[in-house]
Amino acid sequence: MSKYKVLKNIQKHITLTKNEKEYVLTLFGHQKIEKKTFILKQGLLCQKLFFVEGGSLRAYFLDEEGRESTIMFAVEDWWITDMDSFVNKKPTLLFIEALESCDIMSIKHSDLEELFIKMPKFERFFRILFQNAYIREQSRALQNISLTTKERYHNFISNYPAIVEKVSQKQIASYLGVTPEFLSSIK
Amino acid sequence: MSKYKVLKNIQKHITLTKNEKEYVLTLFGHQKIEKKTFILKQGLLCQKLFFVEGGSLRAYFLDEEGRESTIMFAVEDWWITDMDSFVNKKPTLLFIEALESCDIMSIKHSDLEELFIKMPKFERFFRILFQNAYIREQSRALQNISLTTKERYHNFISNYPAIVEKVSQKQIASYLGVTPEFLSSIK
DNA sequence: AACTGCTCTTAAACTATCTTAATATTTTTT
DNA sequence: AAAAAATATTAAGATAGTTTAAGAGCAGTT
Repeated sequence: MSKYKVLKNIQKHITLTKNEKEYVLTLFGHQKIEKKTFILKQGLLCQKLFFVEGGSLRAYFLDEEGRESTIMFAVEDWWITDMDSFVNKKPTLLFIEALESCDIMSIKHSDLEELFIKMPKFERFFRILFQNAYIREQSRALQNISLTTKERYHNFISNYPAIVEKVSQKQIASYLGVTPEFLSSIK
Repeated sequence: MSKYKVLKNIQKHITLTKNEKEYVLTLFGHQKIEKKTFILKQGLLCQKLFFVEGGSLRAYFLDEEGRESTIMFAVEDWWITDMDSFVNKKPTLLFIEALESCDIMSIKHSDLEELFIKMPKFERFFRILFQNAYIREQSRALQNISLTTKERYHNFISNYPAIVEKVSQKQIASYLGVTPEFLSSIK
């Protein structure tokens, strides 16, 4: 029985033997980070895929005028990275910052490729992971273009109560794409 | 050498032997549909994943007030379905309509599952497909919350020139989440 | 050729959202 | 515990986007 939640997360979709679990863990690194530190900064190449064992993080875009747009939050048991930078090896536009102190597992791109080759069932695991991620993002895009800010705010707090507990209203506003002042006014 | 583009599309990411191609084709149906006909209607269960051999389609949400929000367009060589309905077997919110007469390949959910079991390399194919779809949708979500309508319009026409040729401005407006009148005014 | 329906454009009045700024409240640092 | 910094609220004036309506341009019928 491993102490790492990442193995349990993986076993939501595929099964692993004891030996397989041990092998998988050799490819992941474990890391603790402090609140307000970054695991990714705009301009760099995103080298790792992260899994949150504990704590919470936020991925956001910072534009020239200093405006932040939050792309995603990640709490315990979630995966996070800049997938476009990680997969396509292009400089990232994002910052990923710890909202509190975190326990993080991470895997390098080359080790993930090795995993796909040595254990093809991981193709299935990530197929399902990306399938769900795609469905969520498509739903977000639909809500962005079809609902009012008020409706989107209420959907957010009812869909992601675990996130709402950990983040500021300013950050929720930046996820919804409105100013904190406006979000405050519609409550 | 098959006449079906779907096999060439699949071979962008995995390789197939002659026998494998033949087997794959036994699981796909081929269908021609007329302009303005539907392959999916709001309220139904989405039973199939579609691939566009030729022609173009549009997936949109229609709300109670009669407003349309376009979720995606699909042109030749694209895959389209309501993934949430297809995967999670829930009633769809979407219509998918042919913008012109189309040649369509489709696979039922149970046959796709068979394909995953008999030919696990399809897990890899769809892992990559969903990975790219997720990256695109995340980028769309970021643009929706961080850019002006004018910027999003120009990004759209430069990113999807093949789509722009086939669709009306009204439909582009519904993809961007603004009224046709406003889109007309910013040009 | 006339009719119908649909798209596109323009404009005026209205509503949603932003900007700025001031104040209050909460959180973090010392 | 006090001081400093960040967040939240409120309000006034500005900008972005919608609504409604009317007319012009096209494509498909009849």
